[in-house]
Amino acid sequence: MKRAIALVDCNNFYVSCERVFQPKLEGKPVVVLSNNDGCVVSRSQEVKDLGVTMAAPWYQMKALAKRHGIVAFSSNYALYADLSSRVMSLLSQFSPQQEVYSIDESFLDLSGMPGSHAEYGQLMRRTIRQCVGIPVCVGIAPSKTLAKLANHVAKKNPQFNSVCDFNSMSEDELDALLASIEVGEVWGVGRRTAPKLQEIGIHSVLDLKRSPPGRLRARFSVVFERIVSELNGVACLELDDVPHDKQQIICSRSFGMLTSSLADLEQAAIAYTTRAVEKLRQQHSIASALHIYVRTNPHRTQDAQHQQGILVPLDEPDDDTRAFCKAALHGLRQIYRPEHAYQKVGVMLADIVPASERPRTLFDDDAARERSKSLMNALDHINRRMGSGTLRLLGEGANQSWAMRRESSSRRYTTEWEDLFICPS
DNA sequence: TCTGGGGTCCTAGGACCC
DNA sequence: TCTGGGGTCCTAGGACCC
Repeated sequence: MKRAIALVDCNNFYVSCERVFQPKLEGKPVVVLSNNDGCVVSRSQEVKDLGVTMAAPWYQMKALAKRHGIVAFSSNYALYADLSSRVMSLLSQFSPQQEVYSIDESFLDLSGMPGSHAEYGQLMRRTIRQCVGIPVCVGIAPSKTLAKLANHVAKKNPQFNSVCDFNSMSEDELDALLASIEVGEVWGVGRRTAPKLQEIGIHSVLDLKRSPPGRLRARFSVVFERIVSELNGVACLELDDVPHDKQQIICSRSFGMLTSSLADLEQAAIAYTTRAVEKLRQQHSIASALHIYVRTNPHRTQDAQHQQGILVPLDEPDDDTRAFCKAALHGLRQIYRPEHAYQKVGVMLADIVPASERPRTLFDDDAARERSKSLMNALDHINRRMGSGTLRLLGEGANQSWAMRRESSSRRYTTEWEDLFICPS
């Protein structure tokens, strides 16, 4: 029996989320910007057609935007995350095996399902469009890497009507199609490797499919052996239907303005550490080290640059925000140089293990451990109930002058009562 | 003036051990 | 002339993804 893996991918996801609540933007050029309104991270088809690339700096395209009436939104992750979970939950009803791969993509195992898989894909499309309002494309193939390509084909070629099933094609038909796609479109072949492949005569996906895996492995890495197998229809990547615990948890952000103030950096460090440790507790893990780093703006070449990080080990693996904040401040004071204007501070939790594997030591203070646990539980409970950041450490600061800019955010239509969408009648 | 954030995997090289 | 060899662990950095 041939495996059938479907990849369902939302079209221009963030832009599509905004359009759900502002349908008048259908057919208009729309972008969604990254934090600080820095880069373009989601583009409508109209904007792609204008030649705007992914991650283009927004300030550089203000003139183009004005000329074509491009509508720009700041990122509204509360909205995107909520619509994503609705899409994923609907999709879960179409297969017993689902891997939620990212905020806007999901793999589904359709192996052994009777009937036309392409028609089944159309049903998924209609359902999601009708229930959530988001347009999606579906690619179906015997491996994940091919399913990704099938999805690409479905998006680019209107004659497929947004669903492309490689399994329903003959070998020759498929190879002809693969010969027409550039090798850089393959999942795992990035902008660095694509030119190197072209140097050795591999231009199309078909070229890559027919390459001797051993040669690629020697030149690049084992990853390529796997990619070639996957292109030949041999599934090497299993469907991961249980989400793994994160092995590292990062929280970092650029400031709304450059700052040389240690007080600002300390506030940000505490705020980001607090967020990271919340995520750590959410997955019921503990960590025993914190890496903190600072960075000046690398684009300002006229400024003296400083980029440094430091790993601060904890006395013992922990999940108490206070222990990590102490470590973060300790690390920050060692790497901070007052003569620089910093753009960013970030923290990363490392050496993460499940809380159930906490080692027992001779010096365990069980009472203190219990107090810490109760405090963190109360903190998380209140913040979940009353909104993130309701209760926080004083060190985060009340007036966060370094906080990021978000000048044109839409409302949190689906997750906040005061932002609820009321249909104009 | 203004250039994102959060993750994973792989490799190379050094330290260390026997 | 000629300076062991193999294994493991850790870290930094690159590449990639969304």
